[in-house]
Amino acid sequence: MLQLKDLPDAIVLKKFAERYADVDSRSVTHFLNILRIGTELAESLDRFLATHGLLQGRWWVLILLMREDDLTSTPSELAEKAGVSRATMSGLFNGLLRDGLVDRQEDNNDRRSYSILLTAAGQDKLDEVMPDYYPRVKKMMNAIPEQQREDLVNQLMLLKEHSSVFD
Amino acid sequence: MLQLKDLPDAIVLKKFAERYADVDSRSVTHFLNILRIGTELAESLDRFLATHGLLQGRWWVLILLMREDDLTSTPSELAEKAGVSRATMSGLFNGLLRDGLVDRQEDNNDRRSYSILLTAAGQDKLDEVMPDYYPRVKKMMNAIPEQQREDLVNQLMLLKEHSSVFD
DNA sequence: TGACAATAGTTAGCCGGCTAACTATAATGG
DNA sequence: CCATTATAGTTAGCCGGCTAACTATTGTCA
Repeated sequence: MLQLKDLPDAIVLKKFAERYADVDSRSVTHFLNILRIGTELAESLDRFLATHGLLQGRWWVLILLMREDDLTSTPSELAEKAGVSRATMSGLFNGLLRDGLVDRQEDNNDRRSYSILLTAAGQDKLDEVMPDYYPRVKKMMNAIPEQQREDLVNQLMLLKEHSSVFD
Repeated sequence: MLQLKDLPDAIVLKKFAERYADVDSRSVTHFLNILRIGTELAESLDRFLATHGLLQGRWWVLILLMREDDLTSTPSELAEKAGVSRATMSGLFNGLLRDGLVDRQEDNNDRRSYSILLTAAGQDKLDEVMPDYYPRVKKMMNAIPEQQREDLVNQLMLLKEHSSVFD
């Protein structure tokens, strides 16, 4: 996430380079551009989901449930797969339950636990969103030829592996 | 951005392709990977800033102030440049003011307004963080040769231009 | 078996986004 | 000159992240 709109230009970077050693203008510019563009792509997706009355968090929960053969999973499992804390998943579940997109099924073997089930309404919501989503992704990604896309992702992976420099 | 950890594999995508037409596995995979890696790079930066007791929002405010010759700007200007609402900037300002990193100067010509000033303590904080930040960025970006980095950013720009498919 | 540890989920409280509605002040123009 | 409009900033309330502390239940093992 990079909200910053006013990315540093050559003049600003030169000014900072006067005070701080080791300012490599190009690497800073490239880094910030990558973060900024990633943010903008994600914002486009968010706006798209919003037109269907969804936000990313809830949408992914529905998708994770649809992946399951019995359309069912537990809060803990969903939290891990969705990459959020169990506390956050509690909140997401309550919202989806209120909207009737998921339901709650008690676990008779473990009374601490329960299952979250994708309802027919939840499936309907996905059947509304997904056929709209996939063609758009395809269209956007087709802006770049297949092989170059592969290279692009591989180079981003390489950067990610080096992001340990921030540790 | 994209919190999802459990990205769809070929099996999942095949399953979804049975229900929905137009699922292009590779484009979906590439798209999600780009968002996911962007998120992880941003998280690395956040963790780094956290070791210096900062978060992105506040850090960028300090940097935007340091860019100004008089180390001064208004809440509205900062909000626009930082890419947040004026309401959010109110909150960021209050936090920074509490920590003594910025100060408030009334505007004698316009009593609705005031200026935010980077204090010596704020400058000290930047003098602590930036000499630690720049070399790390340089090191990370050096994972990819200059020319390929240029291409990488250009292709991301191309994707961004096509993100209007989500409108 | 009974104490302790581990696990599942929730709650409380913080943070930083947002919009909408508000106060105060300034600018405009009939 | 005064009414209207525009602008600057704050507040309130919502959202969805987080951690830490909590309840309830289950599992372990001496």
